Amino acid sequence: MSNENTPTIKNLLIVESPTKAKTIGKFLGKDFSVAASMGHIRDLPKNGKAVDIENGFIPQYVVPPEKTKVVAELKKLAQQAEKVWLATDEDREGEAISWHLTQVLGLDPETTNRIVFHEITQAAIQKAIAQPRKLDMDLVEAQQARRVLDRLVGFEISPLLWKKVKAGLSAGRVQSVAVRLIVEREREIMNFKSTYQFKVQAELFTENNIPLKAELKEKFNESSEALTFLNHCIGATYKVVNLEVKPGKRTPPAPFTTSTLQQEAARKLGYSVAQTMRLAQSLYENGHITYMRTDSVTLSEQALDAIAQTIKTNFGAHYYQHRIYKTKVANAQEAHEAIRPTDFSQIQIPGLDSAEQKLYELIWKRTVASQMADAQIEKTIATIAILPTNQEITLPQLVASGEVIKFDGFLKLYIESKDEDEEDADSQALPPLLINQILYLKKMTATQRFTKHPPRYTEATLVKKLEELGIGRPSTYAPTISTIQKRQYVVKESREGVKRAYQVLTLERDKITQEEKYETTGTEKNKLFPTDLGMLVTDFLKLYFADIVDYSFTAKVEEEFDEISHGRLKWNQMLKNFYPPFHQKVEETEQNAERVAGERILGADPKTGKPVIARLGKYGPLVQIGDSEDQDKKFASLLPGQHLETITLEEALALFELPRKLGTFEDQEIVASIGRFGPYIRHGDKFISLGKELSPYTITQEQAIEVILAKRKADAEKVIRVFEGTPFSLMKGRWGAYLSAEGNTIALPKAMKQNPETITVEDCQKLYEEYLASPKSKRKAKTVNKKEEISQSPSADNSSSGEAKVKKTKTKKATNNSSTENQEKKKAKNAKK
DNA sequence: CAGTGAGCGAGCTTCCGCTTGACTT
Repeated sequence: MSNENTPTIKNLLIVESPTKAKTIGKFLGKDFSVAASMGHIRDLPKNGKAVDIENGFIPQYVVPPEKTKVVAELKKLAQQAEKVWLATDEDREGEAISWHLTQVLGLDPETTNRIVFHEITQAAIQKAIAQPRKLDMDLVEAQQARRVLDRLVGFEISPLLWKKVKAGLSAGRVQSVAVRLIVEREREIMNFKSTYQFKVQAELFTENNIPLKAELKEKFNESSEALTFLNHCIGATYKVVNLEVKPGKRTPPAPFTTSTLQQEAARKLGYSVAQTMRLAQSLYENGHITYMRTDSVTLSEQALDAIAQTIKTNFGAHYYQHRIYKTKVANAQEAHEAIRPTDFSQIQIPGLDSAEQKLYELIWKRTVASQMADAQIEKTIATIAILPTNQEITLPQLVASGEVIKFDGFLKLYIESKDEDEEDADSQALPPLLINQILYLKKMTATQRFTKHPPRYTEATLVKKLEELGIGRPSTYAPTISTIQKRQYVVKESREGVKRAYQVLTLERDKITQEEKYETTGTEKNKLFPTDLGMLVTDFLKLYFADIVDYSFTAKVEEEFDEISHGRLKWNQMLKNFYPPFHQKVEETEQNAERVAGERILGADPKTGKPVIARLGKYGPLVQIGDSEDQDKKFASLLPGQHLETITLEEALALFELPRKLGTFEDQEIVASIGRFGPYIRHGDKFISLGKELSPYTITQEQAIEVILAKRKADAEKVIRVFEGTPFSLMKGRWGAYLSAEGNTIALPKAMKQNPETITVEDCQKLYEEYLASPKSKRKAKTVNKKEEISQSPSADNSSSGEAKVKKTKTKKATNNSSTENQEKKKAKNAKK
């Protein structure tokens, strides 16, 4: 019924991404109109009854409000079109999007053309259009099973957590396993016992004074053994007894997928996972790279040709080697290409900011290197005998290994970085050596080396692990990491290490010296730490839903989704098998599980004899002295790095030693404590936040004075101008100039912000008056109101805190009674059942 | 900003996967 004026469209082709639509539009002529669905267009309703469980798990779908506009647009286009082509991604989700499109646009799923391509090139698209197929309903149903399963799991377990742990929490097939990985790694670290060995290194040189380093094959457990060994080495002769030369090669890594890009950008550029994705999105939208959410390592023919050309012109033909990469990732769907530049002609792109440019360069190098020749390496291992003056003694041998790159190949362009758990042997170039050659000792050291605990996850190594387990998809890695932090299961933090002494024994010029050196150990930068909440929720889920948080749960259900997509299993049959036992467990847990607070009794307070208890409070982990019945119980929050399950009685008691008085400075007292916003020191009426380096429990008066002076200096540096004889000074802030008066900070109008030099005292006076009258000083008004309320209360004596306390104890009494009542009621309930 | 942590109880929270803007600060 289209209006005669509206031009009809011959062909409407629908893809998921608008950027893709634009590119494809250029490839196809005027006969084609290309539109984007912007991802899924329908979903289960956000709340309410989304799945009819009793009648075969039939899902109800709605167009979410943020999609109504796109859907309306597509409807309009579809009505005008003679023919519609569904060209969403070729994977489970893409097939489902196409099916939803048929439903919303009123198309016949039996006859509508469905086409797929894995690369956005003219040839690939024309080929796809020549070979349309029908919708694959088995694949659509596999997606539906995935969707419904995730909803059932997430929306049945999450409310249990609200009830048994804390409101607003969440659980799910992906996020709960991600948290579990971090929690279990932390427990490994807690249980890790560091041991040490003495490692011997020798610095030798040849007759011609060329130095080389060698290591002793054997390590010693105690310093006494190392000392004995070094003693035997005094005056010894060093002789090359064996030489082994082995050729080797290194091959380039595959082109980037989402996961490997995130990892490498974190290692080489220090980007967070979210940051990498933001930058890549921008590069993609501006046409510089292919799609950035992919699990495929494949390159298009066209890209391969361009890369070959690039290598041959820039490095020469002997640097080129054609390679085809295959994915090693479980559940890879490979709907797109690998992440690669769209144009290889330049590595610098004008108009990019420096962060984008760096990421682009990384992608460019990795992609080109993936088609370059192997690096040829020659590895030399020299065995060096130590011949002591006392010939009756035999000593272990030294080994010097060296590496020479004979042909650099892809290494000319790209070297992959390593994670901290992967050992990187330091390679040296060895001088030419001969068997029986004598070497001379400069120095030999035996150094005490401690074993390291397994590394904590970074965002990027967590993504790597999830991918290995087949959990999550390229489009969800970044959001998952953000969710588990938003729920406060996990925090991303840097923590200072501690100093540790280690022994070094040195033999030099026939003399042995022994010294103690210091190293910093345990320094962590941007690592994922579990919170107590994350640990308690993980323990809860492991106890009641072991199968769901099992590392192989996703892999198992993926096998069944595969069965569905091959037509060997009905989608709702799968759910019929899964759901009843799962739901039963949910109900049982709701009935039987205790509330989780992670409560531990640490012992008795030596001063009062009251019990000291650690548990999770409303605002986080705490310790309390005195049980719940105690009306004078005291509370203290745990410090960062402390955990409910490991805190000791001594540590807990130390938390109550606040606020600490640190004496006076310039006639005003200094106090250290912890407030709502973290640790601070107060000097007179001036508060200064303490950084992570200083703890209010250990800070000394001297350190506190340093902090005060440093703060004063920093404040002084911020001053642009002081109006003598007035309370006003102009300050330099993060966002420009601002006005400071009697402890108030006052924003400046834009014009003044830009030229603070022109401001007069009168301006200041006016601004300050406006400030005091404006609703911005509401906060002050609020505190005033509170005070008023208190003073108006009937038994008004002047001590407001005393009044508050009386009120508190009253309500406490009442609630204690009611809570015991409630408990009794509950018991009765359970008994009935 | 800087000394909370209980509990009453309405109405709310929550999953995974596919996509971008349209909004402040």
